[in-house]
Amino acid sequence: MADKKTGKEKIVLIDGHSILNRAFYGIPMLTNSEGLHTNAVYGFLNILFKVLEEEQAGYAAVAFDLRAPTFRHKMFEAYKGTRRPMPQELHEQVPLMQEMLRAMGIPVLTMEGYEADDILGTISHRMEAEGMEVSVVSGDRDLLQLATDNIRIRIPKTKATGTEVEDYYAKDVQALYQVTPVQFIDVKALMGDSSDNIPGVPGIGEKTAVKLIAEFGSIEQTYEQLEKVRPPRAREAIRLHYDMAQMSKTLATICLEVPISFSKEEAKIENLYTDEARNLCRRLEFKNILAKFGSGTEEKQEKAPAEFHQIEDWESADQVFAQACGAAAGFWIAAEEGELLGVSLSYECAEASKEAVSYWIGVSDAVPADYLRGRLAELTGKGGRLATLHLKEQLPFLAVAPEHRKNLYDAAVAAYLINPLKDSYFCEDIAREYAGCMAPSRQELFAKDSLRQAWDTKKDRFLEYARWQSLIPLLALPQLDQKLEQFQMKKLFEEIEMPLVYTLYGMEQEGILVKAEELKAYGEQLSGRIRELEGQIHEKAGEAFNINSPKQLGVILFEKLQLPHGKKTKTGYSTAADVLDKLAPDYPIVSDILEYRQLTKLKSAYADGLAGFIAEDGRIHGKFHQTITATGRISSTDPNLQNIPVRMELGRLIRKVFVPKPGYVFLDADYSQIELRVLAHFSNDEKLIQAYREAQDIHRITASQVFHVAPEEVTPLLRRNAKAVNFGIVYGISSFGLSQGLSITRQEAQEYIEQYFKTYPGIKEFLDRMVDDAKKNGFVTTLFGRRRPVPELKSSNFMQRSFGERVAMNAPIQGTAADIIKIAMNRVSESLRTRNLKSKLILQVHDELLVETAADEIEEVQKIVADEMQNAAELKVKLEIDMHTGNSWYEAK
DNA sequence: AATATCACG
DNA sequence: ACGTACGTGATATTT
Repeated sequence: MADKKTGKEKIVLIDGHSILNRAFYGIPMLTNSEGLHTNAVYGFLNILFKVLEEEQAGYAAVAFDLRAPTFRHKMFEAYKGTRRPMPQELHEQVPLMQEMLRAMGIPVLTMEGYEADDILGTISHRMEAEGMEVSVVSGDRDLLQLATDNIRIRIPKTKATGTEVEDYYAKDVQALYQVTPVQFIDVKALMGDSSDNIPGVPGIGEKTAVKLIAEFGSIEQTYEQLEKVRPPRAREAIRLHYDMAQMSKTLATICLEVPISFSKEEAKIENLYTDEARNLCRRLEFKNILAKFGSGTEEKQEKAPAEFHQIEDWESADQVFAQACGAAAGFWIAAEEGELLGVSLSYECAEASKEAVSYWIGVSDAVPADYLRGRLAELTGKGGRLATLHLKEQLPFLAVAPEHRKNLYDAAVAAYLINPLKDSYFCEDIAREYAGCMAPSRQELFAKDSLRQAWDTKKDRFLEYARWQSLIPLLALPQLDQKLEQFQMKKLFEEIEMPLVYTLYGMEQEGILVKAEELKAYGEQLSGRIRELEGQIHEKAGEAFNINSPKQLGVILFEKLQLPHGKKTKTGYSTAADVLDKLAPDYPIVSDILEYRQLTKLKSAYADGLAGFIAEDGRIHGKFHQTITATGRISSTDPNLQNIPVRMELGRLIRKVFVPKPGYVFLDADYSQIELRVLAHFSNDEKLIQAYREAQDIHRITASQVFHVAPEEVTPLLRRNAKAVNFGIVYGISSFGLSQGLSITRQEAQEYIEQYFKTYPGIKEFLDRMVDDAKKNGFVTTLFGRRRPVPELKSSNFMQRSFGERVAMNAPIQGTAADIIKIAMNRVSESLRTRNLKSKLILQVHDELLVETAADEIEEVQKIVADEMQNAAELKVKLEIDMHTGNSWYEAK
């Protein structure tokens, strides 16, 4: 491609290590699901695409050093320490980057005995001689010596606004440094460059070096006219170290005669978006970059599903459903706000071709919603496996008889089990990872439009979306299955997670009754006190300000009022509760602020927040999510019903507005220290197991055993300490963390931990084994086979690695507890159903279940809940629960 | 969109 | 020397 102005052809030459290095430090850490670091490759590609697009260059090549740049200039060992060795996270990306470039058809140039700089210099001069426009892209100013009128040095800078590129032709170097590009070598030789192991002349810095070379032209000419050199200090330095200066110049000079064979034809840019490159991007999970591949349409056509039909009459719909019977199928029920729009269905063609066929059957006068729902319900009983994404969201429109549940397959849940660290399990994610194809995202197809809007105004795009939504679960099925099998998670999937879909759906449908008026009254009561406090705080501060703004609050407390400040955050003073707690006894304004914080939290997040979720039936139907947490826990949103206040009495009062419907009571049951019991089981520690077999109060027993006192002589303080250690163990103990939790020194915390491990050696062994396993395998597992990858353990960063160690210790424990309560939930829910009881499971809070229980079923339900919770797993210690009934959540807890 | 804070297990 | 307890979600403020 020739430049429009000059008519010259353009070539882009890239300094591989330098740009990779830039990208590595400029872009936050990224890893793909294999735990491979990808940020440098990602940043490199962005720079590459930006430069190529900007220049419309026809040719490109990338030069790499053969060895990591650290090992340059071995002769000057003394200067070596200044260049940090390449961290492992970057090192592992070098071959990936080269693989990517090869996949895109861009030559990777290396040469034994020469550096990338030399290759870039040589090629750029050759190309210039052939009459080309050359761009050399590097993060390194060393290359400025190569600049001419036709060779431009481009230095990308990562700024807040994105990547900007600084350009240098010869005249720009001259303007900026007062020397020519070639003289720039002499400047560098004089001033030295520790990161490049160029010694330079001692006592001469950038200023002097530039001045001398600008005046005399070169090192040699300076030496010849030494008597004219000023200041005298510089004159002496050069006299003494002339040999050093000359050697430095040799080192600083980029070789322009590398015997490398290169013709521009091999650097010609053909198609960057090859299948190979696409696959690599897929593996590295570069969603943004993959989008570029999508626009190269010819390839997409090939991958697109063979057949797609839109069905508009019920006779054809009948046929489609008939053909789908018994076959493996993917489906998507399009619905929004209770309105069914239609169904997308894909299945393998029974006839000659094995290709999948997709259909869209929209609701219309000819195909009524009820008919469609009937046909769908029918299909679930035909024996073929039906796969979809996010089944729970579609259950309002899909009647699945309990005995047919086994026929349904939620591909998103499967993908979550295979890797729970992802932040989304949308169609495009599953497509890329498990179906080997690119599906467009909803965002791409209809931005922020609702389904209804898209259906009305962008029908083509809507149909495209619908097709992928049913096709992808079908296509991904074999790979997902194979992975689940390989990871030995089939049972977890089929016996815990898939049944849980229905359990959670039931909970969402049921919801929980909330007394709206009492909630409002509670909020108003808070408002009164909030206003009072606000007045007092402003008065004590001597001015009105926004107490909710940590920034303003910090200024008032620590600057205006001069209170002693503790921690700082990156933006200013910390005003977090643990900091203010320490100040509260001495400064009344601080305790007011703490109370204010507490009350405004209750008001905004709970009193007002919850009110907005009360539906027409007077109940809150929160959502429970199954594919969010890294450990296997469930999460709750809209609203979050898993963080309703309980620890403080004032907050706890909110639970009085959560009530059972008339004729019912609440039955609340929670596991007693389930995580510690799981730990006792895993660690097989005799003493801890014994403690659980004998004792009620595990923290007291722990204190007694760890601190060597009789159980009845354990003081409240000792018990508190033991409890904190028990918590710490579950979180993946560290002396620092424990010292924070107990407000003691790290040394003291360390002693507690050592004492604890001495008492319970089995626990230490277990925790160590988890970390070792995680290091060896890259993941840890729970009792029921749930996996948690721990990519952080590969980090060269101490903090990251330590985090990985704690995760490796915590995940099996937290995750096993999550498995257990999920089993209990399924069984309770199922037991209530099969016995035709009116009582329903309505909430789960990690170790707690809440059942809205019909008054005449209380005894039976108590028995069911207790049985199912206690027997959900067979551990070496008993699973015990606390159970209460009451006429509100407040009373039942 | 990021940060700080705080509610829960 | 490094600087944190593990797992979540909602709100308000600020960029």
